[in-house]
Amino acid sequence: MQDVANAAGVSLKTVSRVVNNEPRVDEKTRERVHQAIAQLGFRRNDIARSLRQGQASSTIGLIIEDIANPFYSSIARGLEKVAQQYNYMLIISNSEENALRERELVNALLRRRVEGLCIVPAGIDHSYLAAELRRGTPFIFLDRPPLQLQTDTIVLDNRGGSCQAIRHLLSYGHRRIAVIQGDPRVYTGAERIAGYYETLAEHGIPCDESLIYSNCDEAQLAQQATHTLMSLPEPPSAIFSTSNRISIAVLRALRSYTQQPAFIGFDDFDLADMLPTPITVVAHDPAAMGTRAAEILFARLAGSTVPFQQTIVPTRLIARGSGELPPPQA
Amino acid sequence: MQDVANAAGVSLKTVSRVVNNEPRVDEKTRERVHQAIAQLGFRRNDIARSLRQGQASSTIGLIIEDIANPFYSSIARGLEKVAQQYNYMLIISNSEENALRERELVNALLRRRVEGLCIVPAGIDHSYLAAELRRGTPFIFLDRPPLQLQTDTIVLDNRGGSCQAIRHLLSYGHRRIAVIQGDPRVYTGAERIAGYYETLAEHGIPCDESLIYSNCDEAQLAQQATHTLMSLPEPPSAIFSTSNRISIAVLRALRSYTQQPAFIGFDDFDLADMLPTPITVVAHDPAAMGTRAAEILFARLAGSTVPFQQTIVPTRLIARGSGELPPPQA
DNA sequence: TTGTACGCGTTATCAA
DNA sequence: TTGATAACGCGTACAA
Repeated sequence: MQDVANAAGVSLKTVSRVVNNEPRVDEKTRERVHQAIAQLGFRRNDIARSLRQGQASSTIGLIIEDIANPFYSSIARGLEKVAQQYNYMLIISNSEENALRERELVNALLRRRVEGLCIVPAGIDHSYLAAELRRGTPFIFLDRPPLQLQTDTIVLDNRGGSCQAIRHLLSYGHRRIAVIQGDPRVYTGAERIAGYYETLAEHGIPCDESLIYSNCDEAQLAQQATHTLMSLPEPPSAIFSTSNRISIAVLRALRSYTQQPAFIGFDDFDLADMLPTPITVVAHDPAAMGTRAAEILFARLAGSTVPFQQTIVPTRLIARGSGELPPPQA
Repeated sequence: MQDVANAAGVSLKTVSRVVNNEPRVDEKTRERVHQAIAQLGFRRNDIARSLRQGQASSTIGLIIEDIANPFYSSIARGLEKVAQQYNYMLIISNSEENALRERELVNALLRRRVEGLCIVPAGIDHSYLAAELRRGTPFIFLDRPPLQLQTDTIVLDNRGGSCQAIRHLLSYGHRRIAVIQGDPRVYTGAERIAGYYETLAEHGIPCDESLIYSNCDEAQLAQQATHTLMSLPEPPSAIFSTSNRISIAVLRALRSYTQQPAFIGFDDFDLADMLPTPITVVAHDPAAMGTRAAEILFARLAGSTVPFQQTIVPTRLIARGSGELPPPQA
């Protein structure tokens, strides 16, 4: 900037005025400064600017597990869309479902003075954020609530969606409903399996624990679980999968069987309607989670002090065929 | 930091030394400073740090069209993976295929002093980057080469992949091969359709322009094109689609026909192998494009001055069934 | 309309 | 081993 000032034969401050389009600058001076800027390829340093101005880094952070997962990339898209409207930039980091890395990323982002942070938490204790939260940095938790901390949270109606799926299967006469799930200690998993138990109990149906397979996040494990289930002396007449990745693995495994069980998966996925038997799913809107998070975040940045909110994003069952297959004749 | 210094009864510089783990600090002093830091919830301001240190913002930028598109989110993932290894943060922005917005985003990112920038360009003239490039900021162009600018570029073997697909169809006896494509003025589109023409010419097969539908990026237009093609007095015996989004729309439209044409699509997609007729595709590795871009970028940041490179990422044909359907008996 | 002096939070330099 | 001071590039307050 000093260089520009010299080149234009004016003071530093005048350059600053021109760069920021402040009024009260002579047209000729402005012109001269613009020329010097163009000639030198000068570009305002927003880092220095935000340092001077306090905390206006105009940047927010997002920590997710894996941007390559469509669920998270949709969230990111929704968030960035709103951020662009506010002229904010978005820094995205992948925690890889690692609590330690998550914490490192949070710290790295806070050191960079992001003004707010959206987190899909992998960790199990977020009390370390309490001090920062009190200082005024907004944290929005997505998909899973924080532990040991109170703040804004946006989650799916996991339990409700799960209940709806199981009720749907029951209404078609299924009584032996298997579940292939991920880690039941993770919030979403816990809620979804709870919906399963709850609905069975509601209908007075005893629960056969041998039909429940956990920790099947890896495709291979989900496929194995499917094969094991289908090889039982009395195989399940329906299968409920608790996530899109698991659904796809299960469906891949199911191809080799002639007697197809009914199937419902949590999370919608591309081409679910195009498979030989179109797949019934519990669908929801991930991008809406992102935009909702952004709305709360920017409201907080604008000074909103309403109590922390828990937003529950609705799910809906999309019946496409696989969930409406009847049980085999008894 | 001054507060910490006061609380610990030491000078500013000593706190700085402790924060940055510099040697030559007395253990007791270090301990006292750490306590003060913990008590005050102090966190180093990396913005001020990078201001002082020159240009080490440890941040890189990525401009793509839409992070919700799996092609781009895979690129982002590959890039971020490498960035994490270098302790760099990644700012992702969506240009929405808008040249003006792209330019604004580039400027906004440069003002924030990203150290390098990866761009999937939407614009048609990148000469405005020349000055910045000469100053030493590395730009890596992804998927499409820059126009009016020389810099590192990573593109797919678009033409080769296209040729391979058409040759494959020809080898199965197809002579009337339709193409449903996006905007043929976009680099990737131009290359892919060129591969089509080239291969037909190679085999001395006259090209029927009425079998080529362009600007079908919108699902609805692609479906319409498909229906029009299938309703021709002499419909094509094979269809080639130039992108995953178009492929999915075309396949959706094709469901209503009993006589299925052969089909090959550029870009692989999830569940392509699970459809009633598994889909033959020209596949490639988007994540590899991201990691490759990151490698070049960090090499440049480390001072590499080798000439600009054009990396061509290979494609490969995955025959799954749809591309091996024979033409109807003449 | 324009310029001077100072401060933002950090690190580098050099002296103690 | 520690500290005082300047400097990074910019904006604010106030003076000219």
